[in-house]
Amino acid sequence: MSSPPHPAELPKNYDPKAVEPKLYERWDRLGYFHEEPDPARPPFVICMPPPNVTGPAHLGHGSTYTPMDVLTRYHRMLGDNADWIPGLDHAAIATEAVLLKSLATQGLTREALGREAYLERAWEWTREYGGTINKQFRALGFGPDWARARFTMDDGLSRAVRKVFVDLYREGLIYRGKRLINWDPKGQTTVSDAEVDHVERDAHLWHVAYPIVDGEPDARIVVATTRPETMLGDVAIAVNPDDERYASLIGKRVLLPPLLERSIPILADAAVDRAFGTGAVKVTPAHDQTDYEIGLRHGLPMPSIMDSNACITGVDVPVGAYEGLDRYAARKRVIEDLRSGGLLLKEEPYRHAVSVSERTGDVIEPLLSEQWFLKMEPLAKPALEAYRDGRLRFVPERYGRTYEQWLENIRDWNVSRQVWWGHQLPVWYAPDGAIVVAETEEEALDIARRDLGTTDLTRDADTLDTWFSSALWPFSILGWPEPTEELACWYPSQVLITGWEIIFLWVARMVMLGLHFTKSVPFPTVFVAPLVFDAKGRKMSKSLGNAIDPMDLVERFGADAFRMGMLRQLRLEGQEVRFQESRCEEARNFNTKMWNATRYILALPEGLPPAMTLPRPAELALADRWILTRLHDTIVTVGKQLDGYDFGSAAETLWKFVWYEFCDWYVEATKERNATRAAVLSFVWNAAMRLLHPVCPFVTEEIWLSLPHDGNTIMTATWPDPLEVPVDREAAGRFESLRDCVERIRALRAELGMQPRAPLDLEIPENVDAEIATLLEAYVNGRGIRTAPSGESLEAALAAVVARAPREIMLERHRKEAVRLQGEVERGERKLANQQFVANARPEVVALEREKLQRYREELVRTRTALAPFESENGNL
RNA sequence: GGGCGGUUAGCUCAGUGGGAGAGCGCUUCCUUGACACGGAAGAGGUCAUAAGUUCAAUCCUUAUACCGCCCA
Repeated sequence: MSSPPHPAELPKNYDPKAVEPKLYERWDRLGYFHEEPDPARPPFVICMPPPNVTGPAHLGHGSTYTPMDVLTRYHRMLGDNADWIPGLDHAAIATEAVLLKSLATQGLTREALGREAYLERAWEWTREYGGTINKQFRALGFGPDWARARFTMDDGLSRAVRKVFVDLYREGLIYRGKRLINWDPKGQTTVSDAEVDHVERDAHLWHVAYPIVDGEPDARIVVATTRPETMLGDVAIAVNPDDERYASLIGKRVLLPPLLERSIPILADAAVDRAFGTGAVKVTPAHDQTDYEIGLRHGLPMPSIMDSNACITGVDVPVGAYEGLDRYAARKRVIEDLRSGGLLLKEEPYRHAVSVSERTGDVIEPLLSEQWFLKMEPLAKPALEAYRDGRLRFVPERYGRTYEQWLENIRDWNVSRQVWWGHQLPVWYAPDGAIVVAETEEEALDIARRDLGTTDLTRDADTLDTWFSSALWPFSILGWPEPTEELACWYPSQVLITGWEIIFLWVARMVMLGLHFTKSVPFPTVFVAPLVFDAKGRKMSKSLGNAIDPMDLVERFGADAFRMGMLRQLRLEGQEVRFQESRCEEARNFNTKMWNATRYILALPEGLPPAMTLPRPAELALADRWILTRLHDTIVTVGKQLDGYDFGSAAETLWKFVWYEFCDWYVEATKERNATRAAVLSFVWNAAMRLLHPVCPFVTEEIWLSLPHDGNTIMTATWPDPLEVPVDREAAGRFESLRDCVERIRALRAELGMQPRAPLDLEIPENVDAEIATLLEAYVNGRGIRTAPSGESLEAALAAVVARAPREIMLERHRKEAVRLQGEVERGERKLANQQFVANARPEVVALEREKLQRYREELVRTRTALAPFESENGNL
């Protein structure tokens, strides 16, 4: 390495912009992010949740990806076989929406282009505009093993997808069927149950009269509905079998408004809620989930009355003049017609949950459609067992129950999508409709020739749900189904880090398919990071205008500051972070603080010894012993916190050590003559940089390289070993007593309104040792005047230190102190006089209380002794 | 409707069955040879409400209120 820069060359403020890109480029070029499988070392592998190929980095990446980078860097320094494997997700629906939009500006549609040309454009577009997020990740300091980056549509991963589909089909777990599915009219595709949000919306409840056939002239049954437009597809009226109001009507028929051309039966079904509306509901099996189930139970016909654009269509049943109307226009028309026909009895405001597509925000239309499904129960069972027997655990634990509940109530997964950008189903149809499922076209043709006697096959146009390929991610990126070395060494990975919003969409599915195809959970631990909201607790969104761009924060404060600012806001049990930008600003200040401490160390006139050399223990000064003891404890604490995924606490521990202990107290102590300071400053600072490196990779590298060091980069430096740091608890205790004394004197100083530069006369008892007296003088800019010994302990002697000050102030101060101590003594006496306390409390608590009382009594005596002369003199005034 | 979190200083949040904490913000003082992106000192809280358990409750239990989230 080049020789460290001369301190005078270092600017006062640390400039991340000048440092970060330079260091990242070097790390990347020298291959520090890359790792090969090595069975001789413990593995530490994290599979990066693949971000959407077309999406930008957002703050949510900060809360989940920063912990991954921290852990990977930490384990690399521990010497583990650490690798963080990155990648991108093709995000079918989202990407296709963007693609179609861009085509539309050229007046094109995918159908006009044809599938092949469309996909070619899609790939082109993806290569050109996709993956900018990877550049942003670099700017954030994230260091995954870029050489191993995968894309869900890569050849290898696509092969895995086809194999899984074919195997599941042959096992009977994937099937084709006509079911009621969630149709997203805007996206023109089905979506799975997990991709449907339920949003509370203001709507109306309309009460509609259905005339009874062959009854009294005015006989009718009234039903309440929020969707009158679907009446055209009604096949029955249902009431609860226990509802006496309607008992006599069961079995009768009603005329279906508004056309009044068809009659439908009134039937009884236990699913009907008597308390809802009038207690009678219309049954539209082709357009409502509950109705669909009623339809199945009663063997009802299921006519569809809506097409894929959510427009009314009369393909199955006559729909009169409503043909072609959009669902909302149809609703309006139906209501008008009901009203004019005297069949609309009531319209009331009603708030209810509407199903909305997570992808496009459009209101979901339940439609009957032929789709491909994955049977979930046989897959969910082992996934539940893995959780229940502890092979899979969640941090925080409570998310395990969320996982459990979902798997217990799981429904079959509709895996086909009508988008073109994605993995096309490996499914072919013969002219007679026979299905051929095969991994390749050649294989499909072979099968068709052999079993069907034809080679006239048409491939299914649909693609697979993006989450289907994501579900294979932890093993497909390692080369599965090939038996690769990566798979042998690195599967299962050590931990999955993600947000709770995709526990169903992604985590549970990875566990199910992982167990099914590899017989192993893909990761033993799922760390669920909090989601990021704005400072008022609102979701960040473009439309609200409250979204914070992480790249903007990097621009203003640097990547290290962004990471530290984010991590310090994470709470182990938290489910959300109300993000405060000010935390990044503070962290920027923190980096500058460290930078300046470094300038001080590098400018020491005596120079620094070689890396990691400490004086012999006997030579260490009191402050040295204290800071080394604190360093030892910090290493232990931070290690535990990182091992427990408590990133917020780890960041906080490091922050306190660096700023409040090292900079505020130790560095100040070294400004007194201290023969060992250079070695200790260098030793502690070097170790501190290594502890902080996973959190703030750039500034720590820059500082570490400027200090005496071994090796080429802090990235592969070893994690500090607490056993290599000498501990002296007794000395540390003495230093802390000194610190208390300094704080007391400083408070007095401030009260005296003294200029910091004005020297303060201190009376220091003879039994305060010279080293401590010197430090005391330095910390408060005092002049020590030795007085008679006081008390037996150092604590007592330091308590007797007084600053010479006007007697009014000393009088006031001592009086206030005496009152406070009196209160403490009384509190202790009261407590110990309570027989029940003494009898019932744990003995150590009682002993502690006695000890405290004793101490307060002593202090009170001392204070009164000190007070006496002031009082008498005051009295003489 | 079922489930899960939360309510502590102006703000964002730690915390513990036995003396209420941090950062920011605020007030005062200080440009002292690492650092004003800094240093020192300070003000500021009935720990949501009620009952219970306990010698002792901000902490445990129950109920209530309000806020947020997930599922149906």
